[in-house]
Amino acid sequence: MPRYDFKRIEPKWQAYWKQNETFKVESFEPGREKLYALDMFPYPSGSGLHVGHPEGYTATDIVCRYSRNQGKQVLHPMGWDAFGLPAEEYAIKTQTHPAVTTYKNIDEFRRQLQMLGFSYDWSREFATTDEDYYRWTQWIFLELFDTWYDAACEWTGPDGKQRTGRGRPISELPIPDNVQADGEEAVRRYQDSKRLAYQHEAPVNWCPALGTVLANEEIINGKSERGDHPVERFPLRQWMLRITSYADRLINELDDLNWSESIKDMQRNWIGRSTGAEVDFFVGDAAEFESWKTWRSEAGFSDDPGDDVLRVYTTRPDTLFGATYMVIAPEHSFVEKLTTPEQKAAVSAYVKQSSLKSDLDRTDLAKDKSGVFTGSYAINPVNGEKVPVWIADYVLVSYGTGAIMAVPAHDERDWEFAVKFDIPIVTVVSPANAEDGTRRRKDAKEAEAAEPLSDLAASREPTEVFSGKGVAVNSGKYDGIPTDEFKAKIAAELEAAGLGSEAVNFKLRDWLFSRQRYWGEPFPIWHELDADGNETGLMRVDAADELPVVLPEMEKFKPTGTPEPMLSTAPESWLFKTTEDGTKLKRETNTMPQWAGSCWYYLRFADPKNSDCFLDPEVEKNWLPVDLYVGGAEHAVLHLLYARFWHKVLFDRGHVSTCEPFHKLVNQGMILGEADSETGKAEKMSKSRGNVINPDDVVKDYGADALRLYEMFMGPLEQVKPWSMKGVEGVYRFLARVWRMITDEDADEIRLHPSVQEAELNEDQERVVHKTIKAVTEDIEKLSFNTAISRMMEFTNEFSPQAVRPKSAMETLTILLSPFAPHMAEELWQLLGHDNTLTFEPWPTFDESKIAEAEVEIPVQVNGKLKAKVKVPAGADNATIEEAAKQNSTVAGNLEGKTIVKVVVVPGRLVNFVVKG
RNA sequence: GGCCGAGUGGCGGAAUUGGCAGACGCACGGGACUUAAAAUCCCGAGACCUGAAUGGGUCGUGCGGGUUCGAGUCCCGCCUCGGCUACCA
Repeated sequence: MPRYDFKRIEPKWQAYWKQNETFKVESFEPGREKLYALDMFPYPSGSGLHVGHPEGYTATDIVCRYSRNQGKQVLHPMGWDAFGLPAEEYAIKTQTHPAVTTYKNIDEFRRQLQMLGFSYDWSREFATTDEDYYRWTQWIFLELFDTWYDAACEWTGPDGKQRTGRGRPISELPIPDNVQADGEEAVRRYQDSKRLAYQHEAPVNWCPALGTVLANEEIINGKSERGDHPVERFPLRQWMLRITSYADRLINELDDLNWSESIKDMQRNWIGRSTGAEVDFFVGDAAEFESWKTWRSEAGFSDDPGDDVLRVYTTRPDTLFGATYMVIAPEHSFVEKLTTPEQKAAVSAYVKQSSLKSDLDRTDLAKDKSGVFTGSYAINPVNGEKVPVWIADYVLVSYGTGAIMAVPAHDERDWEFAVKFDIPIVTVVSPANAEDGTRRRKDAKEAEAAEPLSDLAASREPTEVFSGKGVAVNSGKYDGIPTDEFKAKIAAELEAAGLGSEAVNFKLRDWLFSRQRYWGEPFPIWHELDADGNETGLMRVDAADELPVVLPEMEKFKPTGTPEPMLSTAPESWLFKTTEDGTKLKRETNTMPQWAGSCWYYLRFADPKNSDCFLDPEVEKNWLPVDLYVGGAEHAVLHLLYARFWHKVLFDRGHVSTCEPFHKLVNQGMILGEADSETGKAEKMSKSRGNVINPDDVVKDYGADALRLYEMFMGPLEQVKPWSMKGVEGVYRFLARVWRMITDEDADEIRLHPSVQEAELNEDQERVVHKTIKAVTEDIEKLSFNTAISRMMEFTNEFSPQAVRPKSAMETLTILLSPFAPHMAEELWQLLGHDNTLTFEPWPTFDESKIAEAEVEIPVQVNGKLKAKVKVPAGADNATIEEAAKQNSTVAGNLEGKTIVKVVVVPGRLVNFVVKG
């Protein structure tokens, strides 16, 4: 009668765990192995949990529950990434305070997660919007503000590793004498210019529809990632974080992490390190070129190139002789200076046009090169030749120096531009002895078109772009030198002549860290005002004990409609104050981006209630770093890069003892909607497609254990896979089979099945038990949960039909199953006669010797084709196996009349006869 | 265009260092139980050819080559799909 009744069992055990605080970790026990397993905490959206959430959450939960059975102390927390746009958009629509909706949504998310039986320590829960939490987010911001990056500093961290480059307190920043001489204000401004958190007037991505400025990362194809709205460029004073200072360490320190190589690659590509050289092209009066060169050879290459020099960045200084023109970005500061009167109209038209281009236009037109000639020429430092300077938007002002030397023969973009604008193309690298170069065939037509345009010697006219390595040609005395050697040689010579210098560049830009919205952390920053109420550019900070700077209560949440932050309409009492010395101050009105809260939440979980500091150093040493971090791949670059950056700053400043926050990272694959029955194709789940699966419905019909089990059984954790309700039914049937194997469904009350008896295991049963323990244990270690489940299914298939099912075997299975289906496991454990939760029961161990079978079946091949299988005693020697194989009638038939050339015997595996004739 | 990953039955997916391809599950077919259905239990099953037969044979892991006694797995060249990125000099 009592069937598998998850509706009774699941709430019962959830209540038990809650009441007994089963998963609460109070204090750290030194000497006991620890596991800190973390899920990427969710944004509590109004639509509730979707089935993608429990995928990663179940995976970490299995590891946590397994680890508790292994005797480890386990930290497994959950919280809410709760600042952000949707709550605010909803607030604008409904005039409800974002906090109201946020905390309502959190309640719903918490209910759903508890319904799934995750073993979180709920006593550590917090939201990034809690004042107790964002107080410390602001505090960390002040640390960033108080830090400058000393790139030359050599030091050894608490991890014992030696590094170059360290974030240090601003008080330790050396002040140059000339700055010191200019007085206190000059010193303050100098310090401000070196801080990791600094202000910068820059064209930002202004999204009128969202009423906010967005980071580059939040823009996809020129439109906002959220809402798909168009984005314009607009100059504004913004907060930036100097993440580029940490670019090298963010790349190098990836090496020791247990992350998939593909995620590491994504981060490396995003950071985009390249090495090359900066080279100065003289743009002053041509008659003064030689004297400039002489001066430079004495003065050397300096950070400030001066007004008469166009500085470029190139990864291929070996192609300097092929530079037939130069390009500066439309926003380059030299545009005006280099434009001749005749070109003025054309240039200003072009500059204006490209400033209006949105990022979307620039992307769309990526292949179609445009540009305009300035009328000016620069002088190539290596050969004294005059090269025209162009303006084109294919050169980005924000990368390198915003100016390039163009080598059309060896760069595809330059090639396209040169062909379009009739500019000479000179080959300076010959692929003849190419080391690893690749030839790229260009369209024959294009090549033809290029030819008559060139007035250079025929031998120099290429018909295709060659961007690989080779040997130098048409490069004067350097002819014949291989690319790499040439690069090093010319860089050194330029350096010596004061004309260039080796340089490194990154695609990574400094992080635009301010938003104009309400629902974010306020900055703990004040701007000094002059007598007229204008900002002087000098700043003060809130002291640590004045934090948090709480968001002001506001009536309306509508964005201002301009790039002006929402908080500029906050009450005056919040916005202004006067210091004791009489200085008037105005609050910073930007708020922090949503990333801020998620940059350090993993630290706070270790010490969530601490009101004296963001994290006690002792606690930090005990629990950090995170041993296992699971979440979606959409955070492969942004969140994971930002969090690593903050962590490194905290590391440099002595607040954390490891240089990396997340030791092992796993990205769960997306769960797609149910596959179409006709096409067999599965699509992303989305409201508009109507294929969203709600975990509540699944739990209602099949229970939380079935949902958990199904999500793990679908396939490898990291793989993208389609949902299947039939599949849920399948694992549900498995759970019901386990239930019937152990309990007596025919009885009126709940009791053990009569076949479950105190009995010794026979040899076969013992083998199945030990095989299953081994397989499940190893599979969990590998996070290969789908195969672990199939092993338990095999176990059940094996034991279910047996008339005597030894209790010990049933207990073993119950524990093995408990990380996956904890509710049912607890219920069965109780039925098997135990009073306590099985949470801390020792994990079963296996004995390899009990797995071995007495006889093994060995496949026999003839010429690599399977012909038969023979049984031999386990551990039989090669001769015995070979003899047994020959005895087999089918094999004998195949060998008859043929010569055995060779016999391959792999003990315990197979026999292969190689025959002729 | 660049970087990364993946292609295995009708479907999701298994397969130590190269060693029985298709575990486990879904769907399907047959049977038992039932007045019937559901549920449950048992049996079958990669495709094709062939035999009276318990059987025998051929093909088979995206395509084409290669290495090897032996390739889903390794090497070379392609194709397709997915993710990230996108004028980064």
